[in-house]
Amino acid sequence: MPRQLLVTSALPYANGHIHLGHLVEYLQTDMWVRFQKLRGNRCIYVCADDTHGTAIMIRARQEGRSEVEVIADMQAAHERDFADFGIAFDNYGSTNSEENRTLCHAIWKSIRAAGLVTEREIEQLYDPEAKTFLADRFVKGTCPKCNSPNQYGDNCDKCGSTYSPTELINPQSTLSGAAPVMKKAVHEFIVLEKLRPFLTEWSQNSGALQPEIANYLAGHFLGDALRDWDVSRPAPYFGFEIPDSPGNYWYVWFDAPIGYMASTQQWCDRNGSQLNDWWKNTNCEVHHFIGKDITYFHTLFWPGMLKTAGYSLPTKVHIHGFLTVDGEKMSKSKGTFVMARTYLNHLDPSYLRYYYATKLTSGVGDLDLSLEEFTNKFNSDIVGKVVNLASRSAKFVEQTGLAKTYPDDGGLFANAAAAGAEIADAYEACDFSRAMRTIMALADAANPFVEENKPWELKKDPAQAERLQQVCTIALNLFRQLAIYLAPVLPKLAEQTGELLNDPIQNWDQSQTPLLGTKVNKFKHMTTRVEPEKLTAMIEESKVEAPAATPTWDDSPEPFAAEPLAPECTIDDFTKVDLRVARVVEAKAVPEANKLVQLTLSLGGEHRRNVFAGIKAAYKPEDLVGRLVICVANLAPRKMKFGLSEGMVVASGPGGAEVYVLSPDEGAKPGQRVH
RNA sequence: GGCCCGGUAGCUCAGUCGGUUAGAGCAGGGGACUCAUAAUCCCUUGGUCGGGGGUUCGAGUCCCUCCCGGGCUACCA
Repeated sequence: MPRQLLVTSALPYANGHIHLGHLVEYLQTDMWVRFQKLRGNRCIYVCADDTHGTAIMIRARQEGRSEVEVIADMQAAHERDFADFGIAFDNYGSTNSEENRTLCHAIWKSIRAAGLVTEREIEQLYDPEAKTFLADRFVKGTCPKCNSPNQYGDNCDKCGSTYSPTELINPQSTLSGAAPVMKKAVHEFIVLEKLRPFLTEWSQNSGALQPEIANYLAGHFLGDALRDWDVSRPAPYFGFEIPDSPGNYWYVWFDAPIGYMASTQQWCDRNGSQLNDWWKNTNCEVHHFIGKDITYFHTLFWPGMLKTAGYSLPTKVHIHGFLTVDGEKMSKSKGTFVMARTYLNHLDPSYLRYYYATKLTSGVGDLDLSLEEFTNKFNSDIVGKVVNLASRSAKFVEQTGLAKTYPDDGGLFANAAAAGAEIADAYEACDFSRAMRTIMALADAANPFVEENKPWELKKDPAQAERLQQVCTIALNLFRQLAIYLAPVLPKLAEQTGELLNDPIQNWDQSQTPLLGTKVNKFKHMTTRVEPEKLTAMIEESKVEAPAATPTWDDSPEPFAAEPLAPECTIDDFTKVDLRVARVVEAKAVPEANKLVQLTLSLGGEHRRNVFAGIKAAYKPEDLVGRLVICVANLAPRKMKFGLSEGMVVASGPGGAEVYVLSPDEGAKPGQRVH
């Protein structure tokens, strides 16, 4: 009996373009959906742009346009990128739609009726110039604990302490630079704690989550009382106003997942279906595909909302890891932060579809895009093994077509037909990597058949015409079988195969019976090999687009904007800080600390300083020994867990691995003061 | 510090309930072939299964421990 499935991918945010990392998810989902449809299941794939929130509002202001214009442009770009990668949504909506507004109202009403909403007045920083409340990350100021300047509103990366933005000393809005004022506002909260027994049961026992995800939730959230979830934002905010809380808007993460339902609603309206047939139907499975970064929205908040409003719970939340390129995080300066459009400018989407398929498993681990492997895999598997079967046999039967009966092939076709069940299991489990391996093993068995039966020699002897047709009928059927199994991954190949053999590929079961007696069209190239030069060109284009690598001084305004200018100071203030040139004479990582390196600095002669610097992620200790740095020499010593820190090494950068220690120009001598 | 995932051939990975001599693809080496997009076919080199200990007739697999990589989370600065 066919299953009924509703499938979603996470909604891309309207603040940026699609890149190769996003595509892991959309391609994974698309392949799974195509598989389900090929199996004859009733399946729809819905998605939408996620459009609300402060970031869009700010962007619109900066660009001097309305939010609606901003999100319309971005949505058009997203849809183009998806379409060009062969990602086939049944409906692609927007969270800024009337359908979504209506559903938000209804779900909110249920949550309220269930007694899960509480109101609390909270005091928040407000930017009087930009006339908006400021989220933590839009406020910077001096840390109340350690007095480090330019810290974000929620925590200090100098001393690690956490606090609320209202505790910051001398806070400034990163939007306008204005000093924020305190303003009280009533916020709406969802009391998640009341749902904890349900969430515990669902997350641990429903089978909807991968085991490591269930463990993560049990270990990090479900062991203690769940905090109330703040789901409202005061005006101005780009989003939907909460009907029974005038002047307040739903926080973007409240209306975003409801966007899955709104998009379904649009599909229903177009296709004469009912929303409840998909979202309130125990026979309908609901599958979400998401990245691990948004786990708790989809495994705590969202099921809580659905449960309360009486909708189906997710049958499965399929969580995948991040994309790395050649083993490293995507990097703009290295050109490995590749936009979908940039890829399309140089390469065929089939390459990426197949590559991701060979790498995807049902696990949450990161997926690595190795550029060399990317080239080799497609060329040797798809071009060399699969398509080659057709290209070496089709032309011999252009005149005769396929034989009327299927000849003895030594069990090759039957064997590959039997493997269909295993391949289908692998697809179903999202273990595409296993599916691809199994398929390629079949391709490996098919080529020797052609080799042994030598159609090119049979062709020379007119008496062998029938045998020639038989051999090619077998080769082309083995090829077609592979094309069917690969159809979810390579839809274009399946289509071309249908055209070649005059029988469209529409159902998985076509792999179980040989195709006989059809005409064979003239063989046309089905794909081209991956050319390494094009891959290089794509990386180069990505580099050019990255601000960090532009050869001219087209410096981004971001770093400056990231830290508001400190209040004016006098020359006397400045001279209070005694900066000295120092040589690193010894450096060792502090093993028990994540960030610290212990430095011994020489200020010349016998002057030695012991300094702890939070630069472990950016510098190897051995690379620091011998180099000159600038040190704050009159900083009050600070007792730390690992010893006394007698100064500070001056560096720029946001922290983590991006820390840039300052050096004086050549000729500077340890001990010299910096004026 | 806590938790999660991983470590098997140069690379990417299989390896079921513990069961013969640990496998595949790619890459490398040698040969064959010429229908095919320099594709294909045959042969072949290559492993202390991260280290150590334990359970067992038998451990890549189970247990303990340590090391390494990645991630999440906390704390300290």
